[in-house]
Amino acid sequence: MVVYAAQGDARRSLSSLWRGPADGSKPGPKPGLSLEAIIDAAIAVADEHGMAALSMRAVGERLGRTAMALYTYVPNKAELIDLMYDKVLGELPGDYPLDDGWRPALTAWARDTRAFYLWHPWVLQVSQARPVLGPNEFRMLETLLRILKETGLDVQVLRGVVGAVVQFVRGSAEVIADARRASRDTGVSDEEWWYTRSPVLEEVAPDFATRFPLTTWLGGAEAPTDDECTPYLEREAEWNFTVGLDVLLDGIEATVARSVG
Amino acid sequence: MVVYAAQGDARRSLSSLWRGPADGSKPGPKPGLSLEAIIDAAIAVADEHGMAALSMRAVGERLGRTAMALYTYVPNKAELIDLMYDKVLGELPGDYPLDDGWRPALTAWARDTRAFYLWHPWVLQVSQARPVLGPNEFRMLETLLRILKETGLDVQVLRGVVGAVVQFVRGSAEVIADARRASRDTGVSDEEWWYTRSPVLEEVAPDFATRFPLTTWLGGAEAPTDDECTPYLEREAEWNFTVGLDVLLDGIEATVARSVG
DNA sequence: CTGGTTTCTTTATGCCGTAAAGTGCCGAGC
DNA sequence: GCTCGGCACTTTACGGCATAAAGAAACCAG
Repeated sequence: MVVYAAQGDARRSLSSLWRGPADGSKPGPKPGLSLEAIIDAAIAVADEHGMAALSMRAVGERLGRTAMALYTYVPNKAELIDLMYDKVLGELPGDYPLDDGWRPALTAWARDTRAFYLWHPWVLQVSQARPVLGPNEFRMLETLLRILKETGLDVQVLRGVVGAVVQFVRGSAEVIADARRASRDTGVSDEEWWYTRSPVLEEVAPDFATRFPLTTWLGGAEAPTDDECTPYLEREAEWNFTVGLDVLLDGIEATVARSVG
Repeated sequence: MVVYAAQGDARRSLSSLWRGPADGSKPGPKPGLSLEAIIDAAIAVADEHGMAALSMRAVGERLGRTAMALYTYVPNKAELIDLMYDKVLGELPGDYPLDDGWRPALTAWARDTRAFYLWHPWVLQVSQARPVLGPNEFRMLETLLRILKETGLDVQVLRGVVGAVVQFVRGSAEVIADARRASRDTGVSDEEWWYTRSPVLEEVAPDFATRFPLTTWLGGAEAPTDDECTPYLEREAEWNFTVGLDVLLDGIEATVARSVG
């Protein structure tokens, strides 16, 4: 038999997310778990071992239960992920002072959000397709809108700007998150990885420099930095983020100027 | 026994990607398959049924073989994906006229690249962590650099700009790809999805409009369009892409202007 | 005390990647 | 021309995954 996911499921999902009042006393044994505890355990698993290690078994084990015990509280894994996602978004700051205008506020927002993604990199692997519609997701959007409203841009344009900013921050974080994950999963650092591949590449593609002159040119330049500790790739990503963000903000400023003048 | 993935593996990967000369005559039965055929079959599976459906069994079946037959040609699934990735990148245009300057060329590049991602959405699910180092990946970068070099920007700044542009295009495509995937996997269109959730959301969060006034404000505005056929979400994504790209290009222009003046 | 509901466990199904071992083909060396 | 060994490919098997189905035990309302 096929159960069509519809009204019933949407109601269950949304009231889980917005945590309606708990039911009164019921028959049956006292619940040893709670939705909250399960979400926290799942977040802990994902934080510590990554999204790939997030299995119903792993979460159950962390709570001293079997995987199947979770299905009393949560209809399936996808919905558990939605709940994790919305809960963890609650860690984001909710307010940015606008005393010096939108630009410093937006810069701070971008930096904080990127840092958040790097703290919980699994969040980047949650599908962006259909918003989870949880309170913290809306709170995040509201925070960003409060800053961008200050630009005075038209609603339609603002939509596009929101998208561009979010995509930029997400993408920048994703590159680093992917790199860290690769280095953890394989046990090979980025430097080691490159030093074993680079000579082989030269050997297998001897005409590289003439075929790809600009790539060679770009590859020769290192990102400037005064920090020698953090690995090469992350220094570079940091620099790219700073430059890219400035370019993007310049673009917003230009758009604002044009829409006014 | 543990085999450390190092020199040997890197050499095999890279020479697969750059397709060194085939070996001479060998003992044993004639190969019924080829690396090329396997990569094509895998791409076909991913194009038709998505990355989630790409299994060694599925690829083997499409070629009339078992899953294990593939392991003669490819060491594992991850490397097959790398090969698919680099091969499919070959479909991207390699040259853009710069007669009218970099801006129209970059706009065309962004549109083509986004269209490419939507044609092969599984490409977006290939980790960005460590580049595959295949010829077509470099070709793609070279194409973008040829356009951006025209701005005359400093190498260091150019790095950041490349990142910002790539992230923006990727992210924009990802939103649509995710939406299409969700709608195919669940059999529920975006419109249906929203119409079942929207009333429940109002019910479960009755104070929504006062808690999230700006979100409500933004949600009220629809993206302008003259096209009534494509679904709502895609029309909106299209609009956001256009606006966002213009903002980003304005930013690059401003950066160029500043670096000159 | 009992019946029905609920929590949680057990068991089972059908996917996945891939290790290991087996089968038959075929070119190179005698 | 025969055999030996490497090669293409299949079969089988293992441990992992999400989750359906059914069972065991705890507990409240009557």
